[in-house]
Amino acid sequence: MDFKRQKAIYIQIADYLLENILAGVLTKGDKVQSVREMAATVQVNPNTVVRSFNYLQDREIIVNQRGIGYFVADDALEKTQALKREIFVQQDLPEVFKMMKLLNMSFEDVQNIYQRQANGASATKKSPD
Amino acid sequence: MDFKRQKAIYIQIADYLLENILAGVLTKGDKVQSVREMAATVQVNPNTVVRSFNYLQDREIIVNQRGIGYFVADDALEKTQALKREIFVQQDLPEVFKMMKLLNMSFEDVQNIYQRQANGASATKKSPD
Amino acid sequence: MDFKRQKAIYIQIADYLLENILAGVLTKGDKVQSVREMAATVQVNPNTVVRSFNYLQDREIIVNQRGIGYFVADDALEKTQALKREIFVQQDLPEVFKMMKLLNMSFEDVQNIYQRQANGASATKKSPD
Amino acid sequence: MDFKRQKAIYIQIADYLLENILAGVLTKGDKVQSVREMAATVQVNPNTVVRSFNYLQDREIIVNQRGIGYFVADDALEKTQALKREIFVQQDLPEVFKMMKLLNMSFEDVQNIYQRQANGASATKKSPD
DNA sequence: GTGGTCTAGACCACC
DNA sequence: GTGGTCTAGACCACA
Repeated sequence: MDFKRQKAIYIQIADYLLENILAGVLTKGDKVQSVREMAATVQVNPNTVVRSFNYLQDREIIVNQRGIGYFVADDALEKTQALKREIFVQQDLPEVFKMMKLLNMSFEDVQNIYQRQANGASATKKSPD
Repeated sequence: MDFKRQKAIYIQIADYLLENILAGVLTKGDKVQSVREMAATVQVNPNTVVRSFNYLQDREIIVNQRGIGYFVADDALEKTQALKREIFVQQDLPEVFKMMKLLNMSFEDVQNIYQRQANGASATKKSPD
Repeated sequence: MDFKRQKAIYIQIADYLLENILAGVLTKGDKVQSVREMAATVQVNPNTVVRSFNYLQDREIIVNQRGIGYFVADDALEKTQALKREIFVQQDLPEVFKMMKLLNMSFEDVQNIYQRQANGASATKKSPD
Repeated sequence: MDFKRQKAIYIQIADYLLENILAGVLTKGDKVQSVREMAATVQVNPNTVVRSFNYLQDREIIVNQRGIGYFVADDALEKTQALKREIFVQQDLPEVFKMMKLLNMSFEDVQNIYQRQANGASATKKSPD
């Protein structure tokens, strides 16, 4: 797992788990990796993982069973969808629409970019003209 | 001007100017508000405004005429478009596509949200050519 | 039996037994549930129950008859009352008085809350002699 | 400031601030001690103070002005009262009522204890009979 | 084994 | 100056 410099690592770890929940990889009741395991997996200090887990526990996405570990909460999927969708629709999309307007781009343009990026996920470009 | 907690204030001020350039409100040769004026306008420490201006000057969007003030550079519009478009296409849009997939949203859904948000704000246009 | 997150589970189990002693449900000489039974009843690891019993045995509330099980000690009621009363008067009540003051609540307010909570649960009594 | 062993220090620091808010010592808009100041004052590691402040910020009791410090939120008093009152009425008081019943104590008894503790806050006892 | 907390010290971005 | 983050290492309570 490689981290971006701009975002806090503990947030990126939390987001990684949230994405796994959204994608159905983690479902309710599943045990989450232990703090030490996760720390070893992603190569960070255990304290940083603790912080991620606290972050998710505060939001009731995961729950702690004392002495045993963390587990995905029953309504984690719903909570996560609500959380992410809220941010996406209320914050991210308005920004996008604004940029589209400022850059004079249409939905068609955006869809074309999507097509281009979908093909050759690793390749950077594909000349359409 | 109300600032978002997540982004540095000096970046938000710079973005505000960049958007004005993209929108044609500020065009080449225009004088930019003085540091003190701007600081008073947006209610921040003048040092923060200085930082914004340095940021834009580094990218040659604005230029300093010593003792007079900052002015919008001749090719500011082109530079700004290139800068913003790069970030938008290479960083922002991929994130958006990813979120759409995770949230099971189609382009159609996004367009509907756009329509809904357009009512209530200023009307917008999109022309692909 | 549902456990609170804030208190150690083994303490909560011990408290449960102590309350039964105070309420007269368990009296001197009574046999206490076996570790395995208790563990099955309250859905915890047997080790946790062992810990509860050790806790009570240390305080001479219950005694172990090897190979047979645990039994309520002869002076369990007195010991329990002394123990609980000490904690209640010296630690719990001062906290309560402090909170009442900070929240601007009078004894009358508290009694009203008591009345309200009494309806809906089991009826209680209070006799000062 | 002397800390109790049972509760996490960062919680005790947070509670200390909450009590000051309830008591009117800290009111909306007041600047909170900086992390480093507070750490020096209460003799703990700055990280521990950071944790306290995060805890309070999550609950919107204090707000951060970037690069300047933390300030008491506008509705801090209301939030704090709601928070503390909820816990007191829903969790603490029921426990108290339960203990009173188990220990056969009346409200009159409790009020007597209050009187005794009120006189001679430092002295431990005052023989009433 | 599990997580929870605390310390010490460092580096960074921001105002 | 401010807070935010991360690391390293330690100790503890709990199951």
